[in-house]
Amino acid sequence: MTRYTGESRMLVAVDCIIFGFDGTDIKLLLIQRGLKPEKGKWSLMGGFLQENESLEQAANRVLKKLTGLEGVYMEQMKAYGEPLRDPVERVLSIAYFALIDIHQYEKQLSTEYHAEWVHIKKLPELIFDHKKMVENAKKQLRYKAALHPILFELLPAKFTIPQLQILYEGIYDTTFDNRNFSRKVLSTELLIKQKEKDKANSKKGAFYYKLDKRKYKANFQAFLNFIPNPDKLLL
Amino acid sequence: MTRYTGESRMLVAVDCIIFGFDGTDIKLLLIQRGLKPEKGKWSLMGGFLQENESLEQAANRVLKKLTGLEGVYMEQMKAYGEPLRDPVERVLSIAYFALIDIHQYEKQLSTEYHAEWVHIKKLPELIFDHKKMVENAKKQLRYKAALHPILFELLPAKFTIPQLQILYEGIYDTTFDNRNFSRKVLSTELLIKQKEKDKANSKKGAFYYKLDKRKYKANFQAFLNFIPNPDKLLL
DNA sequence: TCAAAAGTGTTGTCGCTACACCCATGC
DNA sequence: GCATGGGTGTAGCGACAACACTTTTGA
Repeated sequence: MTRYTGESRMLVAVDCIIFGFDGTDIKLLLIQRGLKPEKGKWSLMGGFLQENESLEQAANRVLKKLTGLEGVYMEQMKAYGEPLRDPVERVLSIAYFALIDIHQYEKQLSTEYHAEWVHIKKLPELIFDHKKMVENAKKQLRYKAALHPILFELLPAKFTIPQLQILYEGIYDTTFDNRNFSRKVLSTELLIKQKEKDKANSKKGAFYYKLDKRKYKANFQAFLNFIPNPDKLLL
Repeated sequence: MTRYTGESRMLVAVDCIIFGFDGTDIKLLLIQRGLKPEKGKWSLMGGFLQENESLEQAANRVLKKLTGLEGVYMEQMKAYGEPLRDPVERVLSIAYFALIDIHQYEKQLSTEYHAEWVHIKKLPELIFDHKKMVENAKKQLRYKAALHPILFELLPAKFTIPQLQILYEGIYDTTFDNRNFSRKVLSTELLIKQKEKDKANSKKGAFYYKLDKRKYKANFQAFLNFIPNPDKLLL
């Protein structure tokens, strides 16, 4: 026996929802689609699953092709399979979301794809069901970040607590008490205080911290309850 | 333009991890595979995605074909795409997990598939990567049930708090203080007390409760924190 | 009357929010 | 010295785990 008979085969794609944080705003990396149809319209970066690669490999390949980055935090989100989601022919899409340190990739935007970082609250129209994918990704990111120390992936290796707070406030579209926030974050003991301060944003300056990689990996699955009143914030 | 060119198409399947609870044990509904290869070996129920159906439709079709049930709680879990996961040819599988009230479907096990309810801790060897799917499903169920009132889906319309507790204890493979458990559950205000008692398990008898469907739907996304020390329990 | 499960009451602890207040520095 | 963020101290409240104790009923 060599193949299953009487069943229909279809294309499979991976699409990447790529989040970045520039210190102020949360952004998504979008491209202008190079293929017909909808050529030139805004789209998530994606690609077809090749014959000998796994889904994870495909997602990483697609991300690397656009950004040049490897070893980025990525997570499989959801499969989208409406029969008519792509008007050309049936394409099943597996969506991944990625969190990248925008400073590692801000300038050298591949001109090949006309990629741009777009403010998450000012997204253009997107092709196919990509808008829905983005909405699901935002929701999942909020959900996950309420419980797990995932947002560090968006920051550079050295960062300050106020920077981290701005990031969390952006994700949850709210404000937190800075005094309680810093205490809560420090109480996780995931951060290692550095000697230097960042004086860009205040006269006193805020100490830099680095992530304790070992503890981060060990405690990743723990429920950390970063966010006050998660019930209310998560819709 | 009618099709994308130069890309490879493949089969897509859905596989269902079907959980049930018989009042004492948590079980999985497995079948004995009817197709070659691995014919006769234990497997999850699955089926190929048809040309004009969505993933959800396919999952529901597969579930109905085996159990006759519709409107069952189902959730998309994860896509599995290792190139060689099926030795016959490349098949991408989207796994769904389902929670069903075992009493609605215990006797009329379809002889067509040689289906059986198998104790979750005594699973046989499974074909392909189905073992991994089951493990992921267990983990996701634990995770989700720690925060959301999802396990009611496994119980009949009327149930007692001690029954619910046995279910939770089975899921988390631990024991809870019955006094605190009942208070915690009742504090959610999701349950409506009935007049009758279940006297099968004690002389005093335990009151039956029904789920307040309206509140259940409204509060489903809230973080309910059903479980003490979720950190420690979830691995 | 006693065994056994169901369920209520109570207490101490812990973690959280809210907010007063101090700190370091550039101007 | 004063404005501006950064950060610590503290008090009150609420949630929760632990566990004593009462209730109900069959045998």
